[in-house]
Amino acid sequence: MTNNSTSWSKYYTPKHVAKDIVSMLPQDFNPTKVIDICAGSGNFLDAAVKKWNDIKAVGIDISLNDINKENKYTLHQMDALNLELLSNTIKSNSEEVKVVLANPPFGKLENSEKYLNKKKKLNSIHNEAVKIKRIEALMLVSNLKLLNVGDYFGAILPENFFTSIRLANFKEMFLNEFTEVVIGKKEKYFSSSDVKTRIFIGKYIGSNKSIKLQNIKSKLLIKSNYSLHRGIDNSKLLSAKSIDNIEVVHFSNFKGIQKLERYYPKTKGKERLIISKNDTLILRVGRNSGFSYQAKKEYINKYVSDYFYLLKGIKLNKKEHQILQSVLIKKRKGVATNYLNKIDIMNSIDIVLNRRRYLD
DNA sequence: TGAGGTGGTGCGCGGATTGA
DNA sequence: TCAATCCGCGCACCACCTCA
Repeated sequence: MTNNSTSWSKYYTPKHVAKDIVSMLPQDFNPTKVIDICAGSGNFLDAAVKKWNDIKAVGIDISLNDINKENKYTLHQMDALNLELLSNTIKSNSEEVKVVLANPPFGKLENSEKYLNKKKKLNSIHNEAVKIKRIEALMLVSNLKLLNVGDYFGAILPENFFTSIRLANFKEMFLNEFTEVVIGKKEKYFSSSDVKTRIFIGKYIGSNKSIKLQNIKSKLLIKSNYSLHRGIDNSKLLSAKSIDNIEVVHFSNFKGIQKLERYYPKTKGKERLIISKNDTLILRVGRNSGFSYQAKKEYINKYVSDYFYLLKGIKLNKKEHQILQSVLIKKRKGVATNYLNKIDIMNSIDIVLNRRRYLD
């Protein structure tokens, strides 16, 4: 869904996934129309037509180069993020029972504000989608626009939709529009990518309650007797050794083998990022994110890099390290790269500490 | 020689905080 | 008060390596 539409083609919905999603819809649901506004190669439409022979199929995409024109689908080449154009193209008809299917593009969307229609009364979920600048969020808003109460929506959504803090408010608003929600397991559906996704299915009910958006960051203010710090930004690390510099523990290897020589100037105010005895290093990002271990002797009095969160103020025993690690690994987030955020790590530490209190 | 596997990232963005 | 700086988030990643 860009000018360079071929770049998205590797993310076309695999046939078997389209079939799975269609088969996950209730057996007694018999739609008269299927719409896919990110039609791509048309696999969703094919799967729907195969299941419901008489269904009317409508496909929209910014490029219709890869869809089989021999099928008698109604096709529109257009930018589905343009809500006004979308509503003018797909007229709402209360007689129809619809299933709307989508494998939206994922990614950052610059200039998302251009999709706001300032003439109309501002729609809060649309505003939120524009604010977070994610193309999948705006595409979901476009999909919502097509739904009437009782219709079903099925989609492949990126993992961050379900786990990211930045998208949390949007997710809450979106889920509020549905009932009978089914969320699939985390899967890599696209062989050419590391991207992790989940299937979403829901029955549209429309939003009728106002949502109180939570200030998620306020959770960071939880008082505790430990402190957790992210290490020094990797891009600011120096390769050259000098008398004024302190060595930085900088690697991404769960065995704890220090591999990269990096340094950082001794800086007032950064003392919290210097490793002490009994501190715990938690790998923040990458395949090994979630691995944690007690600071080795050779790390002491060195800085810690951006690969880690440094846990200070409590000493964990071997068993507690194991528990912390297994909890952290389950909390990994990320579309294409695993990572952990501070809230997740703090929650995981709390689990370990609660266990300690219980045993005491 | 290229596809799939494995180990490892640099940095832009935007909100929060600092300090002039 | 507001510009500068800090800091946390998160990447439809990125760059090798291995092996058929």
